[in-house]
Amino acid sequence: MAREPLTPKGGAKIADVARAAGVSIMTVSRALRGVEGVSMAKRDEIIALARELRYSPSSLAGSLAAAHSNLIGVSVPTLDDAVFSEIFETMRNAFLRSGFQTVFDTTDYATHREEEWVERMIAWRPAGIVLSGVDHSPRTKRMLLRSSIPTLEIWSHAQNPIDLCVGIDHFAAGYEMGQYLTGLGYKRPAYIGPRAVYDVRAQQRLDGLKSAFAEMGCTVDPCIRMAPPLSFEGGRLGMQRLLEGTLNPPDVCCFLNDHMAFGALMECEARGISIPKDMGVVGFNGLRLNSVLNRRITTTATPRAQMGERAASLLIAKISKAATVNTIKLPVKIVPGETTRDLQEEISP
Amino acid sequence: MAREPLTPKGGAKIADVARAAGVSIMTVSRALRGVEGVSMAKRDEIIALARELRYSPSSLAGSLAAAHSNLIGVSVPTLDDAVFSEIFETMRNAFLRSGFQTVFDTTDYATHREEEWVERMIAWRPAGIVLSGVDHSPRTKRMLLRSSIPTLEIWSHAQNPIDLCVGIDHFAAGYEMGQYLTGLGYKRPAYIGPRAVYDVRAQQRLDGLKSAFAEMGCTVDPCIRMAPPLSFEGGRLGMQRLLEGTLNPPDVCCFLNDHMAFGALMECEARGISIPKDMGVVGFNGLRLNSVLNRRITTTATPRAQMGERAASLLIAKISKAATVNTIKLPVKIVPGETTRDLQEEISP
DNA sequence: GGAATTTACGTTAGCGCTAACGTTAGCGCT
DNA sequence: AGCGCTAACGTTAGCGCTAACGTAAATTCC
Repeated sequence: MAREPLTPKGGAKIADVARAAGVSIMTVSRALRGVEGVSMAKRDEIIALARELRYSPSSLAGSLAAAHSNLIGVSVPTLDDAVFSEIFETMRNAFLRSGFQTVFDTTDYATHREEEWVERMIAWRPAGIVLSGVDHSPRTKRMLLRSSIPTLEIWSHAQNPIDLCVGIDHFAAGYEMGQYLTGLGYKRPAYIGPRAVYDVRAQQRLDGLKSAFAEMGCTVDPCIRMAPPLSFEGGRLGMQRLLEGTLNPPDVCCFLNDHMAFGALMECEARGISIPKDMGVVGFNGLRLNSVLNRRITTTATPRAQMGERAASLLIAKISKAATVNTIKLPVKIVPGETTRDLQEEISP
Repeated sequence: MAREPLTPKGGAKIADVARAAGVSIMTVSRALRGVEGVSMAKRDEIIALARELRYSPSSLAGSLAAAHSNLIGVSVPTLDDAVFSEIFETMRNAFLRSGFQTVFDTTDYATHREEEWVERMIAWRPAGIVLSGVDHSPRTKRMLLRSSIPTLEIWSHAQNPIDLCVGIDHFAAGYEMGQYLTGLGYKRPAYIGPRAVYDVRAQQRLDGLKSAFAEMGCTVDPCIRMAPPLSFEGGRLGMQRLLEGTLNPPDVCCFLNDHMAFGALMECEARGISIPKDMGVVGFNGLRLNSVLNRRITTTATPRAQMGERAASLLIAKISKAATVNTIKLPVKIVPGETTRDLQEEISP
């Protein structure tokens, strides 16, 4: 391949600006970066000249020479789930405000994809890296640790994170919901969600749920494990399977998320099963969808925006070597809905 | 700031691998990149050695020296809308298969944010750039044009794109829906969507819709313009405004998207308004949500996955200077639902 | 069997920029 | 005048890597 200069159409380099301004390239570099050591007059002149010459700085060369970049890599399992798009959006804004550029990818819950992404990302020498969840391949952890790049795990709370961690305690969230449901008198819970290996956080919540029910001598059964995509259709399909697989349906059914719970509601509606009279339905996350339903799903609200905000602050603090803590655990909140018993009694006179 | 080497913890450089292997750095470079000119035996030896030394190549240095990077920048207005997350996901996968790394950002439908992003992106000298929609600031266009970076506009079909374009004809989509609705006998349509400046594509669809109705002597009125977020709640709120603002409700109401239409359905249900008997409800996009509803929304299905796939192929072709066309227009499909008249007659005997 | 290739390397010269450390002029102070 | 000090520059030496062009040996070809 012919070697053409990297700057498009042989565009202006810093040296061209320097020549035009009659100063050294260092003065131009300082002026354009806003670094002190240039008189105001010269600075403005250089900036105007650079614009005139349509000079576009090369982040490639700049980062290489400066030995650091302003990139922050963020990986999330999927964008399908509104949870991650909300967290991501908050973080991205926070990073931008601090002058960092976010580079982003999805991993489809596959640790090997995450591993490949981390490897590619490290090659760009980012200022920081954000991973979702706390289940990563050993090699991912090793690479990150050795790289000495500030790393933050978000969404789950980890006891011993790679570096930093901001998240919720999924076991506790499941446990709290379990207590709430047993408090309402439910005794035969079912669960519809993903396979354990697929989504470790979901499994932790299920474990918490089981634990709470176990204290009342109840087991969560059946636990139906679905293949992705775990959204509306998955919930509807799961409910179909549940109802067709048993003569003795549960008194409450918990789902991976609100979307699945909604799909299940539709299936129940079609079959003439009355919610919550015949069965309770419980989601997770407290998504937007819920706020427009005429019969709201009982769910657990997760502090997604707050999580993104806190995570960004913490990572930035670490990058500037000012971090005071390593982990932040955020609380979740049970949101009573109209798909479990209690409120039903209140609203039907 | 002290100047530490960029490679983390003074990690191995290509020279270290070369020294260990007893070859020149060029041989290492060739071996690791899979470029020919290295014997199989030596290649394997070098790769093993690099792994042993935990050598991590610097994309910064590599791209700078090679005068091109494997980055592709993608910007979408929002991730809130499943439309864009689907398109993005397909493209990302396609790019990855061809060895490109996707860098991504959201612009919140703000052209100035897009402009800033393009400027930052160009500084990284990416192999290609993907923008959503065809409404960009003059400066954005100028920068892109001058940069000579292959640029692709996705989602809308443009008559004269900056460079490449893959999308649907939004005016035609609106027009087709208009014809479909007039064919069903609707005469007093309303519309609930965003402000025109906010989302140009939506405005084009509305124009198409108006045009079709105009042919039958009907006007689309009222047109209710909402502020974001234009999702479930927006639809519900819009329907509230519509119903409270008139004594003579429309016979059919079209929405920006399926989510809004769904929110409106909930509002109607709460008010005892029967859909489609009292009013038709029409969405746009054919999202997943629709497939689980017991009464499906009439909508227009957009070929999102196909769009992402075709867009990626076209951009890659252009990058390797093998592009044969500049624009691809994809068809949309009206999806009859149960929220407009026709099917209702079929299903109720 | 000797010239013409081909294969497998090595050497050289940067890519475009910045950290670190000069250098110079100007200023206040004694 | 002579000293220290600072603001405003310039010079030097890379950052870590690759394109392009060597060069020597192995192979091919008529």
